[in-house]
Amino acid sequence: MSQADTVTRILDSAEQLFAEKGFSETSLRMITTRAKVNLAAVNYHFGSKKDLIQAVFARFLTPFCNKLDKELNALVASNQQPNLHDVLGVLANTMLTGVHLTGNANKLSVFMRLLGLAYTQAQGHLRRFLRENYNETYSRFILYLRNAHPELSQREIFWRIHFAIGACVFTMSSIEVLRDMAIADTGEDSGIDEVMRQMIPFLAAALER
Amino acid sequence: MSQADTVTRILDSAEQLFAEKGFSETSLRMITTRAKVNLAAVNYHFGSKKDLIQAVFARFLTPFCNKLDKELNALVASNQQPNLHDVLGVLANTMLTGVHLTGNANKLSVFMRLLGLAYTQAQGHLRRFLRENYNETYSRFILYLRNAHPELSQREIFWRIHFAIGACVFTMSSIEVLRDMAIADTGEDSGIDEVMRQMIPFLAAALER
DNA sequence: TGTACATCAGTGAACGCGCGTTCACTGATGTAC
DNA sequence: TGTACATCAGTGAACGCGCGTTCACTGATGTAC
Repeated sequence: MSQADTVTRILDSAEQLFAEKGFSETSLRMITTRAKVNLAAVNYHFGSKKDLIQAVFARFLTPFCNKLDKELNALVASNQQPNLHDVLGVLANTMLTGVHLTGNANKLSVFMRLLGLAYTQAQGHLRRFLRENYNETYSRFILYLRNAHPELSQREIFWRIHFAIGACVFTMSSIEVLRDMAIADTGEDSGIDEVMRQMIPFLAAALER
Repeated sequence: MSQADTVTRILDSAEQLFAEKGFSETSLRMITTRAKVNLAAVNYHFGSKKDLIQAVFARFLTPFCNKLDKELNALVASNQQPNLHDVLGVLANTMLTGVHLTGNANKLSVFMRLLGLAYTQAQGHLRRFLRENYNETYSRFILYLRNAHPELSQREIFWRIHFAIGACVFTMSSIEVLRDMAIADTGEDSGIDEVMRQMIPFLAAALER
């Protein structure tokens, strides 16, 4: 088994388990067992559990932000005054088409759950890591949103965006509980695609009000 | 020190620490140290950490649901066909006026964070406990919402409500991170009251669209 | 009124367990001469 | 071509630590006679 194999398998297992259980509820023994890899390999390749957490985020956020940057470049090249719909469209497109996570069917949901963890469970080290590495793209994105609605204050834009992120992140983080509740409530299951179809007009209405 | 003192102090400390750090990041030693109580007192009075978690939820959810039930009774007594605004108004009023949590200034934020944990960190036992004890009030509330918008399907109502809950719960759960980001972004702090003032029209727009 | 006993909140110290991390070691591969 | 050495991915076993829980015990209060 080559190094790439071992490193990749550790990252794959960690990504899935973190998304499923959170950071502190996932032990290195769970990760290495699922990855079929020796326990000590995590510390050998990554140094510590904290570094592994950062590596999991880096693996999907780095290509994601690169792609987002490129798409934003293309957008402003063709349209000097993109509106809210254009900017959000770029984000949605980057999220939906990017193959940034383990190649299983739940890519998008894992992506959102990890984002949710970054907000709600982030220990200081992860927060610092994300700010140092991805703050530039994030700020740029917020700037375009702000330019699209110059009549709104910076703070109004900021909070509207984060309310919207909250609805997405919470929904995806709790998707199993919510689907169970929906079945108990309505007698029918709702697929993830249906949930997303309902969410988009909800967010648009809230942002554009 | 009487029993009520010890039990109350454990619940107060546990409530604050759970809201701040989550369940598994909060140890019984942290709780008992903050409560100035012997470590073994938790197991003596509550039986286990799981039972303590349930007791924390019971202490604020039971009076909250009782109050909500009463207010819903009063609403339907005076108005056979309450609309969305009426029903949500009852909820907001019950949340804002209820003194269900430790008597400090962050009551509402602790309330929301605990709700968030119930969705995102709930181990099976907590989920079961909440369903067994509070499902009746919850279902009744959803029913009134549904009646207020008979043209929407059950599933549409369900998901819209939970997107809105998501925005609230996420915002309050991540409020420190978000306020820090807002300062970095806009140069100004946003008080919790301002955040809530922004959130209410956001949610109304999204629900009533 | 006094004594013996029961009850129960609270305690101090220890228990076993799973955790992240460390370390001496192996074995395969590449490199120098 | 053969030998000696270096490098490095990976391993097995152990480390110390903090965790939730347990247990024998204390001491105050109430109750029966």
